[in-house]
Amino acid sequence: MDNEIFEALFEIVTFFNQPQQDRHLLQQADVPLEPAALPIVVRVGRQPGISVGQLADQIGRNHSSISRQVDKLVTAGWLQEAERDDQRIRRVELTAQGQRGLMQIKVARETAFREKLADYSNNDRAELARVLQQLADTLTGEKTAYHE
Amino acid sequence: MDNEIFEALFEIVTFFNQPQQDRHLLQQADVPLEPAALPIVVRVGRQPGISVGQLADQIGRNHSSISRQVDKLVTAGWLQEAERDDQRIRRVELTAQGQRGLMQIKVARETAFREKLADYSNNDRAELARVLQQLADTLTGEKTAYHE
DNA sequence: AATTCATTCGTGCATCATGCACATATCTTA
DNA sequence: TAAGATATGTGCATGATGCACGAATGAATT
Repeated sequence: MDNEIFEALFEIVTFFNQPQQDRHLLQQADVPLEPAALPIVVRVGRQPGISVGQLADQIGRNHSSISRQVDKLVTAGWLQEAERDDQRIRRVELTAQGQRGLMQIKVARETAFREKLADYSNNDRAELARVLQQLADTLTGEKTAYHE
Repeated sequence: MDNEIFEALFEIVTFFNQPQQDRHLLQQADVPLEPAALPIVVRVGRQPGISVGQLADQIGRNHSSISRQVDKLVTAGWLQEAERDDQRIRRVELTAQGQRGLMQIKVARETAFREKLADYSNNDRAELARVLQQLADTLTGEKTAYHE
């Protein structure tokens, strides 16, 4: 049972993990952005004013790597620095251009996804949404229990 | 609705996408393997005798990259070449060592996953399995329709 | 206030992974 | 046999990443 869950998850994650997916998506959205920058843009869009360190934690890469990606995105006009209350912390937010770009990405993503989900009924979709949200919460939740 | 589905999927994929996950997993399983090699090992385990090109297609990377990763895995004793009916095609399968290593990975993975799913009832699990399997089929299915 | 320690980030450096273009070997088809 | 297709391997350039170290800032302690 758990094994089946895991096998299916593996397929799904692998599917989205394909670099081709991101490349195609970015091409579709007609935004000149590198795949490595995509998770950063998405997260800054969701959490304006997020810091480099928080991005690194959430995305699971070294802060130095994130720092350099952020540099590029600022230079490219996607991100701008937010006001610093703590001078050590570089916080970033989307520029107007970045917001437009992210919108394009979302549209392209939904378009591609809708095609795939064409055969899903409304009930199917509702169930899928509910189950996935629960799973997402479960996975990303702190859930520290007896596991320091 | 579709948007919610996508948001949740994004969280889930991002979670598994974290290089830390793989690193921690490999460390847990105590196998000296690089994260980039992991998807190859898993797929060869599932499809013994799979070719370099097929691996490249499924994983979504260039065949040259896969070819080199396979080289490493053969050298490391995880993979061995299968008999060639077509001399052009390099087909690989797990060695005994590779099978043991993959088993360790699976155990470590399931252990980590079971912890997360601790609060799921049997019904929850069954539903999750069913929905995820359906989604996996939908995503990876050919689904060519009017979209050559 | 001064000192010490912790946090956050930026940078140099080495390494790894990847894509692209091209070459080679093999298979297929005419 | 010849021509084209297929699968893979390799050189090369590029990009992304981790690690170690240092600088700047903030927090805590004396």
